[in-house]
Amino acid sequence: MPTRQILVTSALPYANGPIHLGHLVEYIQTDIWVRFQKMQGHRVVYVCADDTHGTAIMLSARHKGLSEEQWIGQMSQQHQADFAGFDIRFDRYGSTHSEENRQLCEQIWARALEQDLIAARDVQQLFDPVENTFLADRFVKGQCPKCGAPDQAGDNCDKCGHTYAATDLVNPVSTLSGATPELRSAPHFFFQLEKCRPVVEAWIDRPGSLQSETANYLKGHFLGDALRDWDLSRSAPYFGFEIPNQPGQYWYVWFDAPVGYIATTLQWCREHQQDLADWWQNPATEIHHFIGKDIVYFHTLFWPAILHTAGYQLPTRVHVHGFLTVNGRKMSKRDGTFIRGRKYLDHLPPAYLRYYYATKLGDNQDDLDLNVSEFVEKVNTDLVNKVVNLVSRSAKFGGQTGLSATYPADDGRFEYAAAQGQAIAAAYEAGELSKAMRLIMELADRANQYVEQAQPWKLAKDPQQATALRDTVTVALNLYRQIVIYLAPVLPSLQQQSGDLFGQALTDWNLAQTPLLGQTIGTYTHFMQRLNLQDVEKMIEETKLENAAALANATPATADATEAAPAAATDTADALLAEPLAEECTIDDFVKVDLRVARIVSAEEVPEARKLLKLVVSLGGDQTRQVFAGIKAAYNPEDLVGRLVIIVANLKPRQMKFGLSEGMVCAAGGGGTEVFLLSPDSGAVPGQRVH
RNA sequence: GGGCCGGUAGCUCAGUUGGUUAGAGCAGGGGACUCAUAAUCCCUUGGUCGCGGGUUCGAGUCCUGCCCGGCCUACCA
Repeated sequence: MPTRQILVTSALPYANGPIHLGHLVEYIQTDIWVRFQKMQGHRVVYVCADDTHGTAIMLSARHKGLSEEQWIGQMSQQHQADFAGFDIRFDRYGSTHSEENRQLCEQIWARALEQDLIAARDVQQLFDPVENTFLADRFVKGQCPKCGAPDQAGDNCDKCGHTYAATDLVNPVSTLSGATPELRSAPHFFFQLEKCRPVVEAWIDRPGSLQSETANYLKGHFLGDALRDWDLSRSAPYFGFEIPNQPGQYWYVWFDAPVGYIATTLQWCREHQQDLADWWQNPATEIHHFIGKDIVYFHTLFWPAILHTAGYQLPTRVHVHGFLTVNGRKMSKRDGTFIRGRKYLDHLPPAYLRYYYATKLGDNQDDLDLNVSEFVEKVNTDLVNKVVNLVSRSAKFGGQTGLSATYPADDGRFEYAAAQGQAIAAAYEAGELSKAMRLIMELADRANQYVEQAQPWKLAKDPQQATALRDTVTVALNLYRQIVIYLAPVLPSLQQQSGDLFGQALTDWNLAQTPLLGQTIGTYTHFMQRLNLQDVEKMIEETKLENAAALANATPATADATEAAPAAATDTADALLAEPLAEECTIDDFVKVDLRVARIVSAEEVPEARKLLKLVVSLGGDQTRQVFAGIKAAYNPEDLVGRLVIIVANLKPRQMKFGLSEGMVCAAGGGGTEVFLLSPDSGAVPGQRVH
């Protein structure tokens, strides 16, 4: 097979949080594919980088009392240490906050301008006269223009769901200064994607670019209508690159993030005296992106359009994977299943996770479930009992006898496994890792059968049989060696250990075609330990405790060393930052809202509604109200009956799809499962007003 | 409400362009062995292929309706 030139990327992790087991699905999947391709002898460059721009990074840095550069510097170090811990080996790991990236963004921007793909439109935007800056939606609060709910963000109302422009807010307030914003016009820049439709459509239709479900998704959701312009600019304050000649205007993070793929390749090229054009403007170079299904939109519509505009090659294939679930459920802080990579590494070897993911991954976007007991079982059964057992049961004899000078008769077993190398390689190539693992385990079964039948332990007892023993060991160890070679993309640690034992680096796929002969065998010590369910449970339990502590806003006693600069033992500012204080109001304003103690007399699910419970609350006497509350994800109906809550009793009734809602139940929290009902101290009775 | 994907043995999944009695691994049951990390090997129980129609000589595989799950999107909070 001719040598291919392949550029591979994983999605850039956002420099605002640690790597967790969900991220690692992608990096492990990509790393396996890359290692496989390298073992084939192809020229492969695997790049990744931290995605460092955007409002969230700015806020985090501010919260930590650091500059953005300091903050993203810390995160980058953590990320790289975690990736290294999982044996994920990038050829270059960069940052979108690099000079190379800025220059490439400028070049690409210039090309887009030349081709008349950028539309400048003045957008009416709120301006903070105190801070002297335009306000992004998230820095404005005000009353919803539709339902009048206070404290709503600049893009949509979380009370009635109405979407609007920030300029539509009633009584808007800047959350930066508290000032009343002025309406000013600001220039915004839009990428006119529709003009690139032919290129994008052709690319999507080309067999190989995408998995069919991705192509279907794009056709169903976007290609049916005119492709909308994409707002590529953001006004200050924004952590990112300022647009040339447009002071105060920055590129939206999703513009410069994928350019980071190219910028990081450029850094690699400079480091290795290579030509960037050979990798990004060479039709013979394959470009493979590995991403999660959440960012398909950016990588399959805008990105090809931008690449085409800038004169770069379009991706050969975008490999989309699904999300990680743990024990069948979404990862959750409450369940302790939001496990950081570092936490995993504190407890368990990376090889186990790499292998487990491999057994679960195919070329599809299905979600992948990390089932803890299955994880333990697969690792023990497949890796320890089958694969490592082979070397474990043969190496002692092998150390005594060495390997025979010619390969003994083995009923065609070595030949069979050598031939299977093709099918296994095809599975790796296609991203069908689970299939590859199945095929390899079949070889391990066959090899164990051989040992069983050859009975080396009996031969070892008879000095007359020394040659037969050596031959048997030669077969067993060579069958093992083939398996290790095939597993090497997944288990580089085993590849290394076994290579040392054999005195031969097992870095080339084709080594599996030829037996190793006449070699002495090193001393074997266990390559892998069996895994206990308790070890995994302990990791989850620790995570749960830490998360619970974090959720309670106390600094956990077991605070993790990798967690950057934990605050003092006080509540964090996260909640306030997420939802800044509303405009000052008077006591007269407050008394307009009649808050009452109420008892929940019945609670039932609204089957058709995703978030709602239907509550009937009593205000005492025969006064009851029907209230719909968006707390389905956080509370079981049966747990609510009888409890006292605080309701807004004089809220104008609202006709909802499922019935009339005659009030509102007070709760704190960010929504979803993070909802915390207010309840009065004991002694309060239904009907009492809250003053 | 619309879209995409999935629903095959207790669990995780294979089932190639429709073709004979539907497969694997693990788990379960029985036996053998003792070199090996209570590992290995042999035998074995177990499935109305989500449900109903249809096309066909023949359907897990194609068409259609419905049910269930995941995700996306809209709406509703």
